[in-house]
Amino acid sequence: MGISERKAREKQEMRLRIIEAATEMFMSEGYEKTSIRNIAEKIEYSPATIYLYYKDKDELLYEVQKQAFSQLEEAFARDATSPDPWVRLGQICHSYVRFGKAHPEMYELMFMMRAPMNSIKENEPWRNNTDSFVVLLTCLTECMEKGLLRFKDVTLAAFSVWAMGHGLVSLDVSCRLQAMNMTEQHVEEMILASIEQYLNLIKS
Amino acid sequence: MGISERKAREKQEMRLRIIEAATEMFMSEGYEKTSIRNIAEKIEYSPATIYLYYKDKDELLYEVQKQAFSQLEEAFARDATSPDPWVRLGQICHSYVRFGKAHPEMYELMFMMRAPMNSIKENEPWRNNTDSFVVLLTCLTECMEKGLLRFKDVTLAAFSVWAMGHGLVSLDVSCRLQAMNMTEQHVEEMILASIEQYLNLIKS
DNA sequence: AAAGTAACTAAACAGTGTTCATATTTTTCA
DNA sequence: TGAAAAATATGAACACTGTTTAGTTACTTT
Repeated sequence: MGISERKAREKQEMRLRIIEAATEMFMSEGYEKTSIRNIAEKIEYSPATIYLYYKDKDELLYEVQKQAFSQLEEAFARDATSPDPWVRLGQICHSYVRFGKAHPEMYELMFMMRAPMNSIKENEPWRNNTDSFVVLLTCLTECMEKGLLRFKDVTLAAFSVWAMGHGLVSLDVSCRLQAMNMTEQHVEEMILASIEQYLNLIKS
Repeated sequence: MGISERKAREKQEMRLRIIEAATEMFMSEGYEKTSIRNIAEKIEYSPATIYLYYKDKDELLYEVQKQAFSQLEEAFARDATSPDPWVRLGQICHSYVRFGKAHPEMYELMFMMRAPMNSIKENEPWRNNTDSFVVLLTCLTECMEKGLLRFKDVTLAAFSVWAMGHGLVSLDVSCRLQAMNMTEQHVEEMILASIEQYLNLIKS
C-alpha cells in the first residue's frame, strides 16, 4: 500500500508548509498580520483549504508554538554547553532572555497568548514545552546533587527559576518596562542584573 | 462661563460611562466579548459615538487599565495593613496573587496585553501603574532601612519582586501551569510555596 | 470509460475596528 | 423669538477577521 503512505506523507507535507508559512509570517510580520487569509495567500491556496488540515486557528497556532519551542531548544543546545551545572544554569537563563528579546512575537505565542492553549483537550497535558523545561530541570537536579542551591524541591526550584525569568522577559516583551522612564539599554541592564542577583540569592 | 464647565463635565461623565461599561464587560464577559459595538449597545449609543470620546480602542483600553490599577490599589490598601514592613511585604505579594486569580482578564489587560500600551505617546511614561508600584517600593525601602533584605538597590529589588510575582501569576493566567499535569489546587499551592520560598531567599 | 473518492475553492455569514457624510440637537446672537 | 452656528450623534459603508458550506475539479479504482 505505497499510495496511502504517499498520501499520508503529502498530507503531512502540506501541514508543514502551512505552519512554516505561518511561522515565518509570525516572526517577520507579527501576530496581527498573520491571518488565515494571509497564510493561504502565501502558500497559494484558498483560505478554506487550511481548514482541511487544521481544525481552527488555535490548533494552527499550537503547531506554530511547537515549532517555536524547538527553536528554543536549539538555542539552549547552542548556548548551554558547560559541563558545570552551575555555569550552565547561568547560560540557560541568558539564552532564555536572549531568545525572548530576539523573537518577542514568538515568545508571546509560547508563554503569553491564550489562543494556542485552547486547542489542548481537557485533561491532556501541554507537551510543547516539555523538552525545554527538562533542560532546566536536569540542570537544577545536577546543581542540587552537588549541593549548590538553597532549594529543597527540584520541581519547585524549576518553577521558581522559570517564573523569575519569564517575569522579567514578559514584562519587557509586553512593553511594561520601556514604559517606565527607562531607555531600552537601561531595561536590558536591569534584566541581566536581576538575573545575576537572583542566581546569587539561590546559591548556597 | 458655567456652560462650558457643564459641557466639560458632561463630556467627562460620558467618558466615564463608556469605560465603566467596558470595565464591567471586561470583568464579566472577558476581553473577546468587549467590542466597541457591544459597549455602544450597553450604553445605548451608536458605535461611532465612542470615537467622539476616545481616539481608538487602544486608548479606551488604556483607561480601563487605569480603572483596573485603582482596583489593585484598593486591594493593597485592604490587605497590606501591617506596620511591620516585612509582614507587609508578604501581604502585598499575597494580595497581588489573589487579585490576579480573582480577575484574570483584568490582569491580562494590566500586565500582559500589548494593546493598551500602544496609546502611550513616544517618550511619555506609563502612569497607570505608578501608585501601586510605589506601594511596593515604599515597603521595600522600609525593609531595607531595617536591614531585612539581601538587596543592595531598592529599584532593582522592586523590579525583582514584581517580576517574580508577575511570572507566577501570568503563567497561571495564561494557562501555562494548568496545562502541565497539575490540578488547579496544586497550582495554587505551588504559587504560594514559590512566593514563600522567594521571600525566604531575599530575607537576610 | 464510469463511478467513486479525495482535494480544493468561491461565496457567504457573522463578526471586528474605524471613518465619514448626513442628520439631529443644542447653543449663540442679532 | 427666530435664524445661524456649533456641537453632538448616527447610518452606512470600508476593509478586514475566522469559519462554514455547497459545488467544482482532480485523481484513483473498478
